[in-house]
Amino acid sequence: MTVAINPSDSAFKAVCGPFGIAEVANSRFAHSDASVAHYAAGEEVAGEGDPAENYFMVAKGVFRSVKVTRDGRRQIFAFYMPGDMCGLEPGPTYDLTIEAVNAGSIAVLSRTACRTRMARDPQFNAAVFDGATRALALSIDHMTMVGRSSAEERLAWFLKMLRDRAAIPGREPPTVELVMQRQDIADYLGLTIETVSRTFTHMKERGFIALPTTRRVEILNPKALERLAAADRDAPAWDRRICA
Amino acid sequence: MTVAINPSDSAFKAVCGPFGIAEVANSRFAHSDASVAHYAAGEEVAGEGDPAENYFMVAKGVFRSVKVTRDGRRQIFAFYMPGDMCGLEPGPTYDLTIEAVNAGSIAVLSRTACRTRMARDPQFNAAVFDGATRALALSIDHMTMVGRSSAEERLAWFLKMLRDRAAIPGREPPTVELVMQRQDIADYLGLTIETVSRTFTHMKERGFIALPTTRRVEILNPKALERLAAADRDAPAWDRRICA
DNA sequence: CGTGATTTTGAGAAGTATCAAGAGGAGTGG
DNA sequence: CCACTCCTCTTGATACTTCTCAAAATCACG
Repeated sequence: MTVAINPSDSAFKAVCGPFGIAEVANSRFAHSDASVAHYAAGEEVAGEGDPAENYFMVAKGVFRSVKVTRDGRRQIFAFYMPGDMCGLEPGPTYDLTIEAVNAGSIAVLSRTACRTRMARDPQFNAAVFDGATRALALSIDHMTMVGRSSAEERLAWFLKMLRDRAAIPGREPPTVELVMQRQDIADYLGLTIETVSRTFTHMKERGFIALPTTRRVEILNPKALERLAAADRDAPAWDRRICA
Repeated sequence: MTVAINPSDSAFKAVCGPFGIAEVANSRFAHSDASVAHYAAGEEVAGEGDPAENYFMVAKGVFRSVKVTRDGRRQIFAFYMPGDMCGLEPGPTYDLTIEAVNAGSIAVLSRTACRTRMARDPQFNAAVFDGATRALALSIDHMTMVGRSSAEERLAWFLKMLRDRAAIPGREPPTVELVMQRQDIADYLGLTIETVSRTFTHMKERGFIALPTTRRVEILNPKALERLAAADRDAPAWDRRICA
């Protein structure tokens, strides 16, 4: 379901997220160029192989980009939170399927309109370009992690990312909501669901975290988690400042 | 070592690579905006943490982007061949170290000049933007592979990529030169050097490949290799057509 | 309060890493 | 041209992590 964009819309305002892409959202689009679409959990925004007609920017909720292979292996490439851009495929079709993890809404930016606009508006262009290169930076970290870390390090890294980007505000101990299910976490980290589960248990036993519910994690020992997560990394890409 | 760019230079012409980024290279730059630098094997083009002042485009040879972690783990993010762009970091500093794998040369494009130019020249902008999104597409495949495949599948995927992008022309059976050493392959595929070596041996024993020298691979059974490489994938990103 | 989906736990198998040693190649100097 | 050395690559034995298969426990929801 799609509605025309309206600059006073709260969903639209959420687009002006924490990542300096405000320019994109603040721009006034012609009605045909941009709109906001709402999705229920699990719904598909764009499918792998579909003609890549639009770029997207998350307004509300969490989205994921997925690649499912012929033999059923599944890799989640990224979780997108408000302010994040996705669908920046170079080819004529999407490389990834984009789906809603939970109920949310996403700004749909017509690709051709974006291109035209990028050609005319340097600010806008820089913002979209930063979206693309930022995705690249995230993917660098993601890959280093997937390629070189133990299960525990991967999960610690994941929890740290969630805490930095989406901690429930004003909570002590710091708490994050796991919007996605275990299978999603596993497919994001390149592990099996059983290993993810076991690793959660192990962290709980060691007193690093508490799991009041399966979908809620309290970070009891942030330093320990950080040490694990940073074992092979320094400043993570999601909080490195963007510059032009 | 750096020399001013010259459109009749053969190294410069090589930049107009097979990937539709010709526009970038064909553009006439002011002397201060672009130049070509030559590097010996192993030399560093840009270091992780250095101020990100330039974009690069490979003119000749092979380059690699590397991330080495505190505790010595090493991940190679990409190998860049003539026509490929690198250094597209969003932040104020490079996230990756860029090094020459063998002797080669690379076009250095001043970042600020690029930005200015991108603002004025839509063609140029589209080309650079495609460079960034194309890198993203490659990284999607790379990650799916690293996260979800066996050692044999990874190596098959790697060999297929080399064959598609850099096979020695007019050879039967199709032959590729391994410019990089085993450690580089291991760090690219997220494996250890021993596993890479064993997997080469195993493929040799099965008659899929021959290794006339350690650095040269003859692909005796392309179909078998392809089946392995494609076990979890379809058209690989490096030959998906780019469109605007 | 069932019923199906998700998550956890368990036992065993498989694949890759690790540690250690040996073989092969390239370059240097006698 | 050969011997020596260094470096890369290969091979071997073993250990460890993670995966796989199976079942039990928990959760979500009508």
